[in-house]
Amino acid sequence: MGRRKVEIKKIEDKNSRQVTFSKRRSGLMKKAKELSVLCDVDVAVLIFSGRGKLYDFCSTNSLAKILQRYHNYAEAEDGPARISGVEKRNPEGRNVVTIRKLLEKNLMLSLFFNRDLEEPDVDHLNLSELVQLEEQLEDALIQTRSRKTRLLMESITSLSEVEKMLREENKLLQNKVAAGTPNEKRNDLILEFGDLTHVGMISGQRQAMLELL
Amino acid sequence: MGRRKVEIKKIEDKNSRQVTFSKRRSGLMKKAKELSVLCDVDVAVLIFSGRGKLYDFCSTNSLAKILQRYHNYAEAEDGPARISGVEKRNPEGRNVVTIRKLLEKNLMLSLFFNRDLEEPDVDHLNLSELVQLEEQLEDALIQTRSRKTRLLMESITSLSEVEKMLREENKLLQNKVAAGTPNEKRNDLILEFGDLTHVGMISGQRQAMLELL
DNA sequence: AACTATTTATAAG
DNA sequence: TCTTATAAATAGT
Repeated sequence: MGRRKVEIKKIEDKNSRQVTFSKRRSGLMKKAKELSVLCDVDVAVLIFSGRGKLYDFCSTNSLAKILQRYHNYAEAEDGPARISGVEKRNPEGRNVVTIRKLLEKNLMLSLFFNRDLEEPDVDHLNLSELVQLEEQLEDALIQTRSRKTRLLMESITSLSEVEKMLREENKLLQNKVAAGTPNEKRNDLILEFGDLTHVGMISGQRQAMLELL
Repeated sequence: MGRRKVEIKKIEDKNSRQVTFSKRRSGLMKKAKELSVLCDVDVAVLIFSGRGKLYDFCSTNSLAKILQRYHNYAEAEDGPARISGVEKRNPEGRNVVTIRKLLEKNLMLSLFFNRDLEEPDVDHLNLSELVQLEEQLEDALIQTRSRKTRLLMESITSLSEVEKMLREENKLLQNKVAAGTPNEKRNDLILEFGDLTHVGMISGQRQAMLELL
């Protein structure tokens, strides 16, 4: 729709490509807006220019809100059928790949979720601000998890050391007792506390745990 | 652009709204595709119909890829300036709200990340399939974390119990030794292992850890 | 950025 | 869904 028909392939001339980008970008946004109003649907358009600039249109304040709404809808609408009809599947196997992909694309979160939440229709954070924000969020999560894990590990290490010391001291004491006490009394003692040699299994448990961290 | 000019407001007649939705939706997708090709930019369009159906267009295989590219760009382009000029901030305070919001909108992950990865230009999973997939992913994550935490907690509990038993046994043994051993020897024993009464601090540490979980 | 010849999108049938 | 008159978008100036 112009003076002549254009082939849909990359415009090589840098200047006219930029002009076309500007024109068609606003055209697309306008169409998106019209569609959302006329048909009462939620629409989001995201355009990433060659220089990393983000242009977008979103019919609601935030993309997150749109999705939350449909999530709620799905829960309410076919919730009962789904709950009775679909078994929750084993999270192993097939899902593992999906989870890895999900984590690889982690950064998307910050771009989508930290925009449009604070300042709905205002111009967005620029890319480097978003990258920073993303870093901060990831830092916070990593620090929280690693602190939790460190505390747990320290507890276990301390307890293991105490166990070892007590066990050695105990052994020495038993030797002393054995040297100066009738056999009957020593057997009483063993019965009283049960056989503690089996607690070596704790090491195995600890090993399994370490593999998970 | 039709037989007559239309006002941009919600079409009340359900039937013609549906017809218009269908026409304009494909029009928008076409425009998006053209823009991405002509101007060599990345474009994503997301449309959520009133009944929770998702229609979309994405110029690349996945939205995540688009963002990854720009992430890399930002890193390379103004990375050094950013690293030297910007302090990583304390993850407390202002960030906490952002993280909460981020988690609230967790479901968005599955919608964005599990589509376009397996079957690029094919028709997408429907909403209830996406909801299921999301559930599976969340289950898998929750189960992984809770299993990790459970193993850690069990280790600590076992160790604590062993500590307690050993400590009691130790006390009894010491009494026996004290009853039948000269005082000097008993002091040797205490020196050899140090004073273990201070290990009560482990309980405090465990308390702090429990609060984190 | 503004203009206009033309193509394209689409409202109504 | 398909046709077609018309509105809208836009390529080249």
